[in-house]
Amino acid sequence: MRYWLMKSEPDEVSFEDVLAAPDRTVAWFGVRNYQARNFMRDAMSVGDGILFYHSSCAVPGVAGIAEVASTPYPDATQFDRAGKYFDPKATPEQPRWISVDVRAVEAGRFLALSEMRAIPALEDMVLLQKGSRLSISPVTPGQWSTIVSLLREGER
DNA sequence: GCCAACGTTGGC
DNA sequence: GCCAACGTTGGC
Repeated sequence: MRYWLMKSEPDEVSFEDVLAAPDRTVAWFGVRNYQARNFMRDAMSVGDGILFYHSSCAVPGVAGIAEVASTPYPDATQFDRAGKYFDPKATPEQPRWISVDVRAVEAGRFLALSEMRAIPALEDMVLLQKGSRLSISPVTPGQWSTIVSLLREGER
């Protein structure tokens, strides 16, 4: 059992969108970074914990808790010529990019990035390192429990 | 919109 | 294999 932070732009897929999806589950598509892909391919297991993070928005931060709900499979968007995630070098025989399914588990309150930066127990988070842009990053068990506790205090 | 930081591409 | 140029990310 491992823990992850996964960034999504809420204009594209918000945590609320996942909560509203059938079985509270969506495909995590559009990862086009090898390091992030390799985490999905090599290190994730079904049931791993996910901090669902909203990025590139007015107030970035952790919007909820989710879990890995599938093993990896080819990301369909790499084959869609008309889509922005199309990759001309990918073929169904030799896919480059993968998805996993993500299931929303619980919302809790919103934990803003600005608040996370002020918490000493979180200062080593990959997310908070200078220049860190990884869309999927590992979270330690200590960081996970700190954040889950904060999400559960003062439910929205 | 700005811009720092980082990743990728491609010429050599 | 180097590295300059370019593109992207993402907070502010």
